[in-house]
Amino acid sequence: MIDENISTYVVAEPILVAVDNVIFGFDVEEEKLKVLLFKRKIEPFAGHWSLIGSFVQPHESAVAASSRILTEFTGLDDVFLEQLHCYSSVERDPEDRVISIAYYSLIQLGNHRKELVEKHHAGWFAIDEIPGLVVDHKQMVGDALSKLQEKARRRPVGFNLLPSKFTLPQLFKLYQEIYRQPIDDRNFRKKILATGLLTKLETKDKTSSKKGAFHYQFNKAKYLKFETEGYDIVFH
Amino acid sequence: MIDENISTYVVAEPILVAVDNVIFGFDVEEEKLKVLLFKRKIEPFAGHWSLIGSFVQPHESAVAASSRILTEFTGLDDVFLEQLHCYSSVERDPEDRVISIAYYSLIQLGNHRKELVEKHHAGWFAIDEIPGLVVDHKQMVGDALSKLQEKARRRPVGFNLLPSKFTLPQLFKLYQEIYRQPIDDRNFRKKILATGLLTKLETKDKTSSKKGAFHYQFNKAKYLKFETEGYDIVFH
DNA sequence: TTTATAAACGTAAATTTAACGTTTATAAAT
DNA sequence: ATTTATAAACGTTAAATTTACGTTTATAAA
Repeated sequence: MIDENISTYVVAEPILVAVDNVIFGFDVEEEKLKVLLFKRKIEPFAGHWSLIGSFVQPHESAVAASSRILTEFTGLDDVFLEQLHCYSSVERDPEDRVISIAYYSLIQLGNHRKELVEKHHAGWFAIDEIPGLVVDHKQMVGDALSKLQEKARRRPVGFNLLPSKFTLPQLFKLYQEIYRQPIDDRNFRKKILATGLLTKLETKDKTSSKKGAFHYQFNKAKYLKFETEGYDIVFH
Repeated sequence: MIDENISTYVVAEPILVAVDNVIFGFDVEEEKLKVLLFKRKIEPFAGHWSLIGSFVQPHESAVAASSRILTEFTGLDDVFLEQLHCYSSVERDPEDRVISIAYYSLIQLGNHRKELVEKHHAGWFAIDEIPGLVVDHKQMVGDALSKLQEKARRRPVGFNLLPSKFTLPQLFKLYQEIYRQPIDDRNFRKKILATGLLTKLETKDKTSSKKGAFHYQFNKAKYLKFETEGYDIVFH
């Protein structure tokens, strides 16, 4: 099959298409942003750390493939999942020509099925302790973090990384981890409360202080209403 | 070939991979942001308007493919070209399974080779007068405009759409076209000059007023220096 | 009763944004 | 020669936001 719309000689030769998933989780105890990685069992790169990926199936969209492996490794569905970038350099895979469509996702660490992670020889790595990764996966992690930072600046995506009930100090530490820089806690508190998207609860979390920190919930319905109205928030 | 890293049965079946290009140009006379489209000569969708695309070749990256057809249709290289999104829904092409990696590019309309556009039965369409397009290409144009708006808010990409010497009224009208809303001209002028990225020339453009408007040039070297220093601009 | 500490609350200066009005240069009309 | 029309260029001020801090509170443990 030749594409006659193009004057230079062009062929339509199928290429292997994979997805890779940068799965972010926030460890509330350690106050660390982490990424799920797994140790490859098969060649190429058996024994090396890698993002979680799969080939896109003939009757499957890329996002469906990404979602499929996310569920397989975490037991979760209905998760924040967004396309990152398509990586297509010719030399990226030493064996075959494979392009990879990378996705990033935000999950609640407490909700995922840890036995699935173990079963797949996978593990969570703090964002500043990522080991060497196969091919361009390190690049993907870096790009995903940049994209997450950009996204978090304008959209309340942080809540996808926290349990449904969380405290302001937890939210604050999460944003510091995402932006990878210190934030003024008083200004952060004011700004995040000013959005009107948080519902304060009566209960407190006393695990990290004597005084205890009030629980909050993210008001997703209110946010969705704002979003349809073209509401413009800047979080940082 | 079966991917044993994944427990469910997964095959590695190659897929046709295309690129499609949303090529933006700014018509200084008409003060309109335009997109380059062409009328398909071959099936599927012969006779329908389409973005300019091609299959990714076996030894070619996606960005190289995008750049190749951009050059073929405009005669330009060394152009602003950025990945937009990879579209991969199963039903998007009625004949084969084809995924498409979309790119968007910004060119100087005055510099391109118009005879190439004619030769390919292509033409420039104002952003608000785009005809019906094949498959998901209308979606791509919309997504590209959103991305351009986002990009233009934080990076001085508008200059890629103007001749090297331009006037402030031209720049102002370009940004109004990109954002698709009226902007206060006095605030715009102040903000854009405050970046320090514009060099005022002695000469004037008298085509659109008696008084004439001073020519300016974009100081790219200064911008690149700023960018490496993590300089943060907001244009709108 | 005191102490230590995370959590919560508060304030004021500096900066930025938004919304306007005014002056200037010049060709064309009178 | 003078007036007129008009795009281009310049200027001002109030409101809103951001930044950079200091202070108070609740509570368990000493």
